[in-house]
Amino acid sequence: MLHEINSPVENQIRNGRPRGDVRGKNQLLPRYWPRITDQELQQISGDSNSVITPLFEKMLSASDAGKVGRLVLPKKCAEAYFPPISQPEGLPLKVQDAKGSEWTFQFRFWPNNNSRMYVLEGVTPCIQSMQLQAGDIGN
DNA sequence: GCTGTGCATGACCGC
DNA sequence: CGGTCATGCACAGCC
Repeated sequence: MLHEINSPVENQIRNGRPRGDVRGKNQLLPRYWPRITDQELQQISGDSNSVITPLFEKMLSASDAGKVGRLVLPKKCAEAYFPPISQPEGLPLKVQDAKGSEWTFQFRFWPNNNSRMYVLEGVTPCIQSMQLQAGDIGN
C-alpha cells in the first residue's frame, strides 16, 4: 500500500539582492511556519552576509511529489515570500538547500476560480535526490 | 500511443 | 459562505 507523503519541507529563501522583496509578511498560518531556527539560518548563511529569509514548511501531497513534478504552493506563502508575478509563466527560481545543493524550480501560477494557484515545477529531481525532505534556500 | 502541461472541479477548512 | 488546496481530466505535442 502506498504511504502518504507527509514530509515537511523546510525552505529558506536567500535574498542577496534586494528586489522589492517584502519581508515582514510573517502572518502565515502556523502550520506553514518554518521550524528552522535562527541559528540554523546563520549556519546556512555561512560567512556570507546575504540576507536569508526563511520560507515555509509544507506537507507534500501525492500530487506534489508525483511524476509530474508539480508542487502546489499555498497562496499565502507564495505571495508572502515570492515576488508578485503577473504572468502565468512565472519565473525561474534558484533554490539552495541546507546541504549546499542548488535546484532550479519554475515558480508560476495558474488561474483558479477567483484567485490564482501558485505552483512550483521541476521539483522532481530535488525531491528524488533528497528523499522528499528538503531544506531549501532561494536566491 | 504516450507524456507533459494547463485548467477546472470538488472537497475541506476557516471565518 | 468564501477561499484555498489537491486531484483528475482534457488537450496538445512529440516519439
